[in-house]
Amino acid sequence: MGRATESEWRDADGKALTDYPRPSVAVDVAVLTVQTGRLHVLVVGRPRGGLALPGSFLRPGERLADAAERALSTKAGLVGADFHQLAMFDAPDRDDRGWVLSMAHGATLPREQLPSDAELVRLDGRVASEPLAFDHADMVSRAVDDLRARYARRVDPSDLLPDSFTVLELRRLYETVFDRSLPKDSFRRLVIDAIEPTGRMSSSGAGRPAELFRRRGDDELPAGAAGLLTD
Amino acid sequence: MGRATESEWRDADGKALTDYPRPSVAVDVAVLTVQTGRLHVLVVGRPRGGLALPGSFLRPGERLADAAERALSTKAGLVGADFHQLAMFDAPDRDDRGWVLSMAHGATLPREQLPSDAELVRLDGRVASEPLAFDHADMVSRAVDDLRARYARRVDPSDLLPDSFTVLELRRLYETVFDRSLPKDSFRRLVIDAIEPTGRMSSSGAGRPAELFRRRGDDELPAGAAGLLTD
DNA sequence: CTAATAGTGTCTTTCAGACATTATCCT
DNA sequence: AGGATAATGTCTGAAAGACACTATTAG
Repeated sequence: MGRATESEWRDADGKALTDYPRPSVAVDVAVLTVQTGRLHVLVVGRPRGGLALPGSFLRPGERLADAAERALSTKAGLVGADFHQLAMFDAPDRDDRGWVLSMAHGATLPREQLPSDAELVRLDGRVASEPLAFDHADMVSRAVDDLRARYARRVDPSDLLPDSFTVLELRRLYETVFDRSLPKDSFRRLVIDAIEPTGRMSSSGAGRPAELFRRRGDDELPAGAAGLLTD
Repeated sequence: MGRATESEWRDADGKALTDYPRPSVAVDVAVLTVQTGRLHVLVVGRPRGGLALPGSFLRPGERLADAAERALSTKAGLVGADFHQLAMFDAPDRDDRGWVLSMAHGATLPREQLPSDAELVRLDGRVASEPLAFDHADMVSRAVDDLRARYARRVDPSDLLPDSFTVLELRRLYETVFDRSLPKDSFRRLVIDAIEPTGRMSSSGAGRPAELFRRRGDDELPAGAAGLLTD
């Protein structure tokens, strides 16, 4: 809806549409991270027990992404995540406090940027390994779908890896995100043109040192990458 | 947000969160169709001139998809479209009547199911060829993205073609949706295993009659299809 | 017959996938 | 040297893309 004349404010009965009761609008955020080679989602304990995604009500004039950021900083001390809208959950009875719509958001952060005492729930594939309150489990699955779609298009767009990384580290990350093993050489050929050598070498333990690469912000993965990854 | 204790209804100042002013929530719908080999979007004229997507305010207890359907039946006499959430447009100043969030939806219908006097705006690629009110042009582009993503996964999931169709008709449809020409033989090989022969033949004018196929609801296109189509 | 369109066979190139080989570190 | 891991080269099979060829209709 854009701007409109007064007439558009009234329905067929002449009732002003803004006189109808309005819903409360909330945001919930599924913060995904990688720990010990598995995807995890950040949750918060609920007062009466049980687990839920961090969330908040939208305040007057606030944007959804700002409410999501505020929810994360208030409930988990996090800043600097980038949020992606997933879907609006709108079942009228989803919240017994009344009519509350919730915009689900996905965000992704490396484990180090989460508080060390953050409560994490492991994911098996795209589903949480523990029950979450209400429709939050669906939100988590949607967040994984979104994460995979973004990682199929670009190389580590959410900076889960540090600035420089080896191809092996990148492949392990992708195996975690897509929950499948990826062939070493095909994967290298897939990504090699979308990353940039730093010239430096990794000084990990034994064996030949691996070359360190950095992301190349602009470059997209080839269009057929989705096939390789999601096959 | 799920159910919560009373404490979660109050913010740090003890103010009840439901006492905050709430936004109006609207839905807008980008109905896409194919006419003369081009994508078009259904628009409605605005009282003071200009074009906009059909939309409506959300009524108490109503679901977003129901509001979208109501908007379409009221403003364009349409029923039976399936709606897909695209994104919530939430700029606080996007509507000068006040604080109005709008959930953009995409829908797709064959031209025959639209009123013959429906106002259609042609698309050039993913952008409308005429200016639309406010953020509605962005909504249209998102609708095209969504349409392409769905058509890359399944064969004509929105039933733009009739129950039975030839491979040529299907290819012309895909060329329209993806706005690029597709090789005749590669396209046939891509889709042939995801459609079902009816045994009947098309009796179009000259030349060898083409076999008629039908959709096979369950079957997905191969994962690499996105590469072929969006290359 | 010719014109027109549908459908298939074939060749080349590309690339995934598997495997082997070489390269470069460590102890 | 020997072990370990990185990186690359090679082969095969599958599939895209281009092209030509065959098949089947109308007139």
